[in-house]
Amino acid sequence: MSTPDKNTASGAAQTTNFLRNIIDADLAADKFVGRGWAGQPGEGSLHDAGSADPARIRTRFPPEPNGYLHVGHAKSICLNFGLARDYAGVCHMRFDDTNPEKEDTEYVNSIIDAIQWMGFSWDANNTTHLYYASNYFDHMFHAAELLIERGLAYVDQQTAEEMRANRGTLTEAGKESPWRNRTVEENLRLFHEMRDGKHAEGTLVLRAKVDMASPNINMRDPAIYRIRFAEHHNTGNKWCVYPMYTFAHPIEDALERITHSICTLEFEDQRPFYDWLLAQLRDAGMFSDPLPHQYEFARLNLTYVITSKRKLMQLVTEKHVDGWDDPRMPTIVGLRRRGYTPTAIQLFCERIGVSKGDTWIDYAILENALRDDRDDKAERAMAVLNPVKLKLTNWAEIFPNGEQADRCLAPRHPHHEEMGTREFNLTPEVWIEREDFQEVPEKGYRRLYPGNLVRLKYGFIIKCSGCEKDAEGNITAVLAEILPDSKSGTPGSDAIKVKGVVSWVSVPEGIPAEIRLYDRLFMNPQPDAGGRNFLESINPNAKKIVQTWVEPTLGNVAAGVSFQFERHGYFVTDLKDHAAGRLVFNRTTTLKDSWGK
RNA sequence: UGGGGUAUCGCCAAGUUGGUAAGGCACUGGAUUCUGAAUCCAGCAUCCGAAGGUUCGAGUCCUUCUACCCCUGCCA
Repeated sequence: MSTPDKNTASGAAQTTNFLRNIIDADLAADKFVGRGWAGQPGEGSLHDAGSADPARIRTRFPPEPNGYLHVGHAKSICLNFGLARDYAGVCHMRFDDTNPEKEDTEYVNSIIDAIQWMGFSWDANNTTHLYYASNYFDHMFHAAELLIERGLAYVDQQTAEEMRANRGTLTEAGKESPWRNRTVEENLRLFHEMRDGKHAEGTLVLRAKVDMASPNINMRDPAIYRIRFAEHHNTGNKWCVYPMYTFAHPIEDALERITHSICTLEFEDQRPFYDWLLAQLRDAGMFSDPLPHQYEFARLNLTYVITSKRKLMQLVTEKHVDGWDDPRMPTIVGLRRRGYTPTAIQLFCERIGVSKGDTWIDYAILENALRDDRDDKAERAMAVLNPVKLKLTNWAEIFPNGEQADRCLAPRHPHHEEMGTREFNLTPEVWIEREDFQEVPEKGYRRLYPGNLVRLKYGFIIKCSGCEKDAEGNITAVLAEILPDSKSGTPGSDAIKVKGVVSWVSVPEGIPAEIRLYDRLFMNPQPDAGGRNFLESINPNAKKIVQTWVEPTLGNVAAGVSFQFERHGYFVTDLKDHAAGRLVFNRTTTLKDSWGK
């Protein structure tokens, strides 16, 4: 048996991964001992003058505020905040907002909400580690000047097309720009003019001077500053030059004294420039050792799910779904509205692990994480999804005094007595699932069919006697007789063993409810595989709405509360549309079913 | 021969300096069950992309090969 670990959502010992191994080795080598922290982001001298960093490691989650977070980001969030938590470190929340044309405050707020909802915090050691790359623009501009002064950057005035043509190809070296060898003075003058708005967008760009013949295209004098006359969500119109990711990100990490800068695989080729830049700026006196290091892991691929920002945006704008928080969407807000819990999402992230392999995770892992979380915690209730009436034909014989209701007691959770009980009445007519009756039973069927005994959960054992049909032959009611002395909880009620148990809702006492039956949004494991348009993979049955009945104890449930509808699955009251007097439940996921299907 | 990565059970994923394949999910039996759920017990890779080689011994070292992913934005 493994030792329970309170740090994991599963309570199980956690599998290690290559990042943990790296951190273990770094820590064992005392790599960060004596590392200063100024209490806020800053340049090397500031940190060196500060006290020893109380955080053993520093990671960061650096989204660009240009869209909503999705399940793929959840993996990164769990990774970065999880490592910081497990290693007594800190994870910085940082908005990587260096492109004013794409970013917006609306996204900033939604991202903050999503991460806090997931249960993570960037408050530590009396500091709120919430940062914006845009607050570092002065430092970045200064860094660019340092590069220029050291002959490591130049202002290029080639057109974008010329730059592309001279960059070379994957197999051919690039050509050096004719403007590559301007003097430091001219570069400085031009760069300042760029900042001062004296040049039009696209006319000048600042480039790092590295190696146009490098086999790594990212080292062929990457552009690091461009002119953009755009209003920035944070800095307004203060700037008209903005740093590129390539240049900005390493500086952001260094200013924040990040120890482990974790990103996805597609940035692997960028690491040489990351190291080059920081080494240059360290040599120029801007930063000091230990410098941050970049490590890359494989992004999440989830079957039946799409995580491309562009495609998610398309689903919303073309109204294939009802918004970013549609329960069919893999966004954090969508998952939340669907009924996924922070614990379930964290458990999912623990189970999928972290590696550098480009792999696909089964959608079922996500569903099972939710089931494993909710099974132990969600209160039980009964609901009927596809109702047909069941008439208890001998009611009057069982209740000769004319009672029209028989009180039933049910636990809120079968394994947690402390959660209490619920009460409702059995009545002569109840709603049951249409699927719980078969006039001619298929092999192995143990529910209602003529002559079979079944228990009405928390009520009596009944014996099916047949059904009623309309003129077209459709079944309009199922008929059954109550077996005396079989009431749940009474002495001798288990004298007769039955294999089938049927859930039900009283016809007169059931409460009307809208239940939204959600399924996976796409029909193909890889919606856009083989060049297929992902829209063609959309599952038209991913949302089905039924108007039906739920047990009367659910009358005053708040929004956002999840239940297990017994024998059906996990459901949650809708965050937007559920209200007193208008019950709306979303199906999060079904229960496992080793028989039907 | 552009560069950078990855290949371990159906799906993920651990595998210290080479010492004789963790775990999770799935699945299969059995027990249990007033949810065909959950729970419990048991089973589940003589084999680590392929082929050679080194070694007493290789998933771990060497050689060659194969497959797949990423890179030619003044996006991130």
